[in-house]
This record gives sequence, C-alpha cells and structure tokens, in this order.
Amino acid sequence: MGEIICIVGPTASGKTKLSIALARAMGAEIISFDSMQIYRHMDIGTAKPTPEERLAAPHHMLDFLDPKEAYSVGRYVQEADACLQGILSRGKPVILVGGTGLYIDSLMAGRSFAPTPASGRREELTALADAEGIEAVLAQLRLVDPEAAQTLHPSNRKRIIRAMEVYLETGKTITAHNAETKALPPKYQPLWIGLDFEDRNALYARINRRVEAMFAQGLASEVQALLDAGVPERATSLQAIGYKEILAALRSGAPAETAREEIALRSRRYAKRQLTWFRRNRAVSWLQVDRYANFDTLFNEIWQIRLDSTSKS
RNA sequence: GCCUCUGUAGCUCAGUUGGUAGAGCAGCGGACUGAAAAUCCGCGUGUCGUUGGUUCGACUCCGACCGGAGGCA
Repeated sequence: MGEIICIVGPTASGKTKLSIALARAMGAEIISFDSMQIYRHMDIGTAKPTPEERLAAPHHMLDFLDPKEAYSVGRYVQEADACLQGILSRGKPVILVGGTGLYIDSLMAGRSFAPTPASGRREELTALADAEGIEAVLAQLRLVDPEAAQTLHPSNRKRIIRAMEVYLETGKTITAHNAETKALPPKYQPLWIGLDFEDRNALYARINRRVEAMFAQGLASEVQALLDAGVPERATSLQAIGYKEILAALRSGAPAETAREEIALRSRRYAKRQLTWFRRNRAVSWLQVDRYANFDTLFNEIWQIRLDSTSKS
C-alpha cells in the first residue's frame, strides 16, 4: 500500500506549511480534513492554503462546496476515501492535513455510515424538544436504546436528538452501530504526526496574531459577501469561527472589528478541544513546535520519523 | 507634607459580630461515530501587599512600612 501521512494539531500550529513542504519533498498529493475549508468563498476566515501554496501539490477536499450547502461526516468519508483510493492507485503518496478530528478518524477507521433518507425526522424531533422539552425525546430514546439514554447528558440536546434519529432512520440503535464499527479493524494505518506547543501561550499568541491578520486581509468583507450572496445565517458554513461572531456583531449594529476578541477567544477554545481529541490517539508522534529553532529543523525531525517508520514496515 | 480611600485567584470584585476564603470572566482537564470550527460535561488554580502586635485563633482588630487612587495644601 502507498504511503499515507496524517498531520494533526490545533489551529494555527503550522499544519498547512508542513503539509506543503512534505508534499513537495515526497511528490505527494494533499487531502484536507477540515469541515470548513470545504466551502468556497471562505478563504480568509478558514485560513485555506493560498493559490501559490496549492501549486506545490494537488489539493483535494478543499474549496469545492457552496456555503449554502450542508455537509456531513458520512459524505466526507465517502468522497475523501474515493479520492484517497484514486491517488494511491496512481502510485503516489498521500498527505492528509486538517483539524477536524471526527473526519480523519472516521476516514482512517473506514467507518461505514448507512445511507439515510432526508426525512425531516430531525426537524420533527427538534420541534418536539422545543415544545415539550428534551425530556420528551429522552423518554423515547430510553425505550429503544436505554444505554444511550443513560450515557448522554440531559443537556446535550443535539446528541440526544441524533441518537433517536439514528434509531428511527435505520431501525438500529446508535449504541449497536457504534459497537459494530468499533469492532472493525482500521482501514488505514497512516503515519500520524502531531504539532503542539510546549508553551500553550506560544500557541495562543499565534492564534491572536492570525486573527489580526484575518481582519487585515478583509475577513469582514468576506463575511459580508456571503450574506450578499444570500447564504442564510443558519447555514453550517456561517457557524464557523470568525464568521458567526462577525455576524453577531453586525446584527447588533456594531462594527465587525468589535468581534475580534471574541473570535480569538473561541479560537483558543477550539484549539484546546482539538488537542483533547488528537491526544487520545496513541499513534500520534507529537512534536513541540516551539522547541525547534526554525522550520527546517522541525521538518528534518519529521523527515527522520518518516524514514524510521517506512524502514520498519 | 497632611488627610481619606484602597491592596484578596491571571483580571474585575465579594467576604457576615475574628474560626486560614468565593463569584463572574479568563484558564485547565475531559467526552465525542452522518451538524464536529458543532454539541456537551467536569475543575478554584490563593504567601488574603509586607511586617510586627492583640487573641486560643486574624483576610477580618491595632501599629509601622511598601504600592495604587483621590483630596487639601
């Protein structure tokens, strides 16, 4: 099987730069696993690789979806896997890079998601929760999937609705589905490279700087353009960090600039959640970016890890 | 120089008649299986400015000193 490298880590840790350097050195193609960089016309706020950077290697799963459209993990796995197979069959190595843990884990595990018709069930359940409280949905769930009902925290509305939806749609409980997919051997076993910082404040400083740069590059007008194009405020794309905060500012009549602090704050928390997610993956080789004098020494270290791993297998 | 106020968590502050302290924000940790940049859960992290004194016991009372703010000169 061809070589696969996954680059994980929090936002603003330098994943994109690393992916491009590696792709160049290996003659690889790049597949993104980022739930927001999939959207077109959202370049600044999602920190997509620039057109120049994209010249270094073919990029996939990036910049292809209309911001009005919704997306899902299931669709991602399907499309990204086809992409991955395509590259491997051409005999080229693949570099996966991104920040959406659920996407990459599902892809590497090869989780199968039963196709479900768009039935409006979710809307029905949401309406029920609105009208009678989430307890009503939880009570239903308790009858069919007591384990999930027990495990899910009553405040976690979204997950409770989802669990019930899965049962109604597929006739199988989410508990059973999870158990089945967990039992399957992983489909791919890539080399996992994780970027982190010894000093959390160093990461946060980078995040703050990035947010400022985004404003300087015109994040506010990017958001405005989406609104002008008729993207509904409820669209998944507009839930992205940087977009929803500016939206809130504009709605309250404040200038977009006032959202800066809030965006930096939400980005820091996002970075922390990403670290929590990726840290539980024991296969990741972590590198503390701030321990390296410059990018080249970091890159050389990673190159060495790669050589060690390929010689073993 | 004198007078008044003030100093408690990273920040803004609360703290009963003396019994070694608690809120918000920030932060930290965790969960996560077709919305995931979403959603949710958990956790006070402290030389109470310093130093003497009174007291069985001081963040609380008294003195001195240090640092802030204001007032009078």
